[in-house]
Amino acid sequence: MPSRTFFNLPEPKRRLILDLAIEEFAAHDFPQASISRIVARAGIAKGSFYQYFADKSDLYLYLLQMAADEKRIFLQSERPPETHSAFFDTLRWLFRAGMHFEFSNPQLAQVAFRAVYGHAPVPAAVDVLRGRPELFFRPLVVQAQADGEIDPDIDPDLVAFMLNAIMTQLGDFLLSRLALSPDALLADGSLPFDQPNFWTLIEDLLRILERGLLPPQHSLR
Amino acid sequence: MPSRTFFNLPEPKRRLILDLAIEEFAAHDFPQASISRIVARAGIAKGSFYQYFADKSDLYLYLLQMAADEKRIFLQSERPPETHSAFFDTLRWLFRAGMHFEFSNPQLAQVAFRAVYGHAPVPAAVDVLRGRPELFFRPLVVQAQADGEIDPDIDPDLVAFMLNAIMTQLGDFLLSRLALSPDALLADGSLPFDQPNFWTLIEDLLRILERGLLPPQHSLR
Amino acid sequence: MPSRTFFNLPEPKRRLILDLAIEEFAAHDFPQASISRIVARAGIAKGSFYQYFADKSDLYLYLLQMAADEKRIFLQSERPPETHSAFFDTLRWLFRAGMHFEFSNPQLAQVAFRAVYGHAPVPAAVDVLRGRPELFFRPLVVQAQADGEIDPDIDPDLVAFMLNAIMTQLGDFLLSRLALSPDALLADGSLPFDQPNFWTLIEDLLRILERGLLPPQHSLR
Amino acid sequence: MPSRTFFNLPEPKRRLILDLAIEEFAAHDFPQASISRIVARAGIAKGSFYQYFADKSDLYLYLLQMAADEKRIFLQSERPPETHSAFFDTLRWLFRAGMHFEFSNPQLAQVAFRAVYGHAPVPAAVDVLRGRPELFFRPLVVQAQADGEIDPDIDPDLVAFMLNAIMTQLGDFLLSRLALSPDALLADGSLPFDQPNFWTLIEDLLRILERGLLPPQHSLR
DNA sequence: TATGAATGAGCTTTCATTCAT
DNA sequence: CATGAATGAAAGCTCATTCAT
Repeated sequence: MPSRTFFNLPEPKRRLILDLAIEEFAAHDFPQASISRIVARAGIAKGSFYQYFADKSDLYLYLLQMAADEKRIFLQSERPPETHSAFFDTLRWLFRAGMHFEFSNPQLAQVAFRAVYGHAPVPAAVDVLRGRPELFFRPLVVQAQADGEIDPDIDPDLVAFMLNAIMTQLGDFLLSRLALSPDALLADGSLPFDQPNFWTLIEDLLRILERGLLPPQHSLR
Repeated sequence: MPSRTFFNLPEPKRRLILDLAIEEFAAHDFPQASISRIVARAGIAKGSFYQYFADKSDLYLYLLQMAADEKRIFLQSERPPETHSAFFDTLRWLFRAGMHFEFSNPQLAQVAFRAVYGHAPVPAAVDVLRGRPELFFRPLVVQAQADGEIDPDIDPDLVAFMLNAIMTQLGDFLLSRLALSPDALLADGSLPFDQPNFWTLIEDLLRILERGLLPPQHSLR
Repeated sequence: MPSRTFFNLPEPKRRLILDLAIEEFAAHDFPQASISRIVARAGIAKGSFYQYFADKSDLYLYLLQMAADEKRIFLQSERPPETHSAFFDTLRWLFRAGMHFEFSNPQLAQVAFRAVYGHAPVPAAVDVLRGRPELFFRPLVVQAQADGEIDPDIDPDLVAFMLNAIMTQLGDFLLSRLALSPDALLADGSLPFDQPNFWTLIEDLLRILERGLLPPQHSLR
Repeated sequence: MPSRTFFNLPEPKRRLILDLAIEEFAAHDFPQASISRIVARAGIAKGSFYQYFADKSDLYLYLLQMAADEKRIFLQSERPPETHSAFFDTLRWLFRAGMHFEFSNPQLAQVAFRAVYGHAPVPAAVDVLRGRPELFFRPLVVQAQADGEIDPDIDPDLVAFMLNAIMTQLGDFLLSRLALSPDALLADGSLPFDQPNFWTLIEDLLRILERGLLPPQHSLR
């Protein structure tokens, strides 16, 4: 946890340090990320950094916590009304909220992505953010099976795994599929949500999943 | 490419160096992987290492090449006879061969995984392993759509992405689902293929995908 | 350029580092000069050195700059009044100023000498010290020919070459001729200017050159 | 001294090793010169090298000895008949012989030049080849003064120094003055002696020296 | 006599972290 | 509370030399 000193900092200075730190950890895995580079760009003294944060990990874990908090905010946003299936509507909303998080905070999302896939040597890191599907998706799946929305013969862990694997990499796929570069997004601050195919691709994805997971006797649409 | 000197080494010594190198690059991304650590554990002089390999990249690229070769061997293994769908049979075989590769060589597979997902600074690395789904899966999907095995209205890139996302993380899932630890596998050299649920889970996964991707008028089984 | 940190150092420490660096680069060409040796003798940490200088070249170029500055100071010292020839008076003054520089700073002069004759791999080095006679001596010679002080039939490049060759090695000659050892000079800090023959030898040298270069019809003295 | 083994080598092999060694030491100062590079290019084993030469210095000293021998051969070649002055005719012949040596063996001459100006750390090297003017030129000058060809009031050591300084660097000057690149000379094996100005420049140089050194009452030409 | 694998001290450079001011 | 100088372990890599075969 950052020290009280850090939180007492004037807002712009605190913000600057955080933004540069996010940039650094978005661009490099934990071991490559350089404190020296951050303080140099922020124009603060090396010593000052260590008055704000206990060490490199302290800052890193704080960023991951920020990412988790930010994501939770999106996931707790207003849920649209139900259409025909509690589960798949939830899934649709999860995918949408996830993408909103990822593209509203691409760098922070990238920090989190690295934490999960970089197999960072800071063990606490993964605990903070790893999208452990058995904790998050599994209960939803089990409920959906009870409600007859998902074939009850399927292993719920398998479904949770599939959904997590897809969701984790969905942002990168949409970016490449829509031929958008992350740098361009950062530069002009534009968001990809209005791209013609953006939501269509997500709907297609949902339809595939729905068809695949429905109980056999069902016929979709 | 390693030097002739390296290939002239007595087999146990060569094998020891390679195994330690694989361990090192399985445990750390390229920049963190330490030549010093490898030579210290192998009990050879630093200078000797540089008689075997031109530099760190040389060793790394060689390991990736090994991984690619190893994987290719599994992929060229006997294909089971076709049952009812060229595409999904191919997919089944891909999943099985992929898992065979991954569990027969978990550390080497991990090196390869890092190369693709670790945003490695050695650009040639990715070329060796071509983890890019649009190159590998997409043609298969397009063919399957032409053959009426996959709904032609679905974006083939979307399907390629899904399959890749799932396949990439499948090994980890199976490991955790079957409650096996990677270390245990390494230690006793046992393989998870005989676990009661191993192949069943893969079959379930395939069924979900098949249902989800089939053209609408089809009814599976 | 050294960092601000370096210039903020307490004078004796900064001086010590510079002196040891000069010794090192006076004794070895650029590639042989050892940072490790300098920091060991200076009793500072390796890391500290790299807070003062960006790298080895940074230190080296700084020393060359120091040499060039030092030399310029001597060359801008009071010029004695003209006696009978603008050119040969200039030459006399150049030789004297050159010797003053060389014997006041024998080690620094040696660093510069190496930069010019050591075929140093740092290209910027030579630019700093412009030991190229065609740039320095030639214009003076051309002017002297126009003024009738030097035989206009002589190739000015040939004269510039002669003067440069002689001046470059003059210090060494005077030292050996006066039976002085460089080490002794360094040790007791004495300067050879008061030696009985020092200035006489330079005057003799000038007379030879003057006779040799005058237009034929002239008769010297 | 190289071992008997080396001298028993088949001529072409011995020659190849020597030529490559000369190239290496012509291109790099002693510490930079690389045995590894030589043996690699010669296609011989590292161990073989150390059967021929005791160490790096052994080879180096042998090359310097070769250079000294080669130069001596040129200097002992037929002397042209005397014209008007024993001393200046001798000087003319020395310059010509020196240039013949330098351009017939540019690489070997370059090795020798480095030995003198590179302040090599192998002390024996300098003894072999340093153009110690007081040993070589001084007796000639003293004799010329006795014969009335040189002003007897001039310090003979001063004259010896001048001549040596000029001769040492004369080759480089002629090359640059005639706009010839050393590489081009090596490549096509051509020699610069036929260049229109080559001998003219040497004659001009001699005339300057003669005028400068003649006893005052003399008038040249 | 030829080989070439093995050696290890040495190099420059980086970086998170500490601490006196 | 801010500063920035000092640290030293660790990194990748080079190279002359030795020695068993």
